[in-house]
Amino acid sequence: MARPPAARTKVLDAYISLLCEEGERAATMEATAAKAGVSKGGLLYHFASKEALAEAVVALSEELILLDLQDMNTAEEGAASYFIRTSAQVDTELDRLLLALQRLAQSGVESANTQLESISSRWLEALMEEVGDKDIAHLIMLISEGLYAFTGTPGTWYQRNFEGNLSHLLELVPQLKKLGHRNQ
Amino acid sequence: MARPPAARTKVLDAYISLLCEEGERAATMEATAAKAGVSKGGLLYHFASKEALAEAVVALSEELILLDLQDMNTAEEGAASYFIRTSAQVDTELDRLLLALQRLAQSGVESANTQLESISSRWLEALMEEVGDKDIAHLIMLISEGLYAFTGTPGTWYQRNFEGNLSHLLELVPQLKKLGHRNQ
DNA sequence: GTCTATAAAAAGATAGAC
DNA sequence: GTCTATCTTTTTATAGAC
Repeated sequence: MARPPAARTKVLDAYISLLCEEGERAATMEATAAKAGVSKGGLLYHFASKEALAEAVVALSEELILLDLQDMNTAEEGAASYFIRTSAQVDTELDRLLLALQRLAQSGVESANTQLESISSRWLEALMEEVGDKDIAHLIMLISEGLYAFTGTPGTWYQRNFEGNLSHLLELVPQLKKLGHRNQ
Repeated sequence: MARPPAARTKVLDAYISLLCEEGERAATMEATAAKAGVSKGGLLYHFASKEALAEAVVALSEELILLDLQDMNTAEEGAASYFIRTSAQVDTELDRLLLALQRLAQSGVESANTQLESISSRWLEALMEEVGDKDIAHLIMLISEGLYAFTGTPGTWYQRNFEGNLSHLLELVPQLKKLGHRNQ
């Protein structure tokens, strides 16, 4: 797969968009094909089954998470701040993939669930390396997951109530780290 | 509806269980009827359509959230601690309902999304009353949402990594509140 | 109130033309 | 590589017996 065909990429992207924006139930092969601008037959040439589409999402997420972990581990602001800040981003390729993975996992796709757990493990590992304290790493994982859950929702309640509050949250991070050192 | 028929209750409960344990896609009318031990026809007498089932979930969640808000506002440990502690509970009727609501919202059921936003607003209001500081209320909402997202997953990654860590988390709450007062 | 039988639509997948 | 046509299964919903 040196350079996947353009049509294949377009189909996969359409599938991910449908998963994120309308949910797993709406992400049918027919709807995906239509959104990608190909026929059902055309789609099935690249992805022989629905399962193949889901597996492609898992595989793509792995490519992107490897790049993200590199950035996280070398971020000047520190892994924790990087992690919280990027958890609130909704327009990145990685965040789309993570949301798609979550939708698949909740629909019973076992490999998506496994991949999400694997990703969480690697994040936790990177956080522990920076903050040392398990309780604080736990806290930061929860904050990130919360941000992720809220901003991943199509609704605007979160934006209405906490727009612009992210910078305040990030200012609290050094203080949270201090709490951890006090605990040790 | 002074006392809903037993069969109706059993059907609704089966639907909620399927939503939580196997996802929205698996929660078909046929599967729901089978799990409730009635026929499709029997189910359709109580719920004329799939939409009627979803609306019943929303209505039941409203009953339970009113009771929970009362408990939260009068909890001796304080609203924030109560809120975080109960967010990690997975076996209560309310938490099942909230998970079911989330699954419906993610499947495009608009009223479920509206209800979730309404619930978040009322929680935030109760938290603000106790902690005063918006950033800290924000932080606590995120922690709770994170707990909720992690523990609502059928997977065991969270349990493996953070089993027994909840008490440490709760011990941090007073310190978080202090951070808020420092900010004012 | 609950059942069986059945219709109507949607979804996943195959076959073969181009 | 992409399309149309078709088949099978699943899902939602209706009709009417009991």
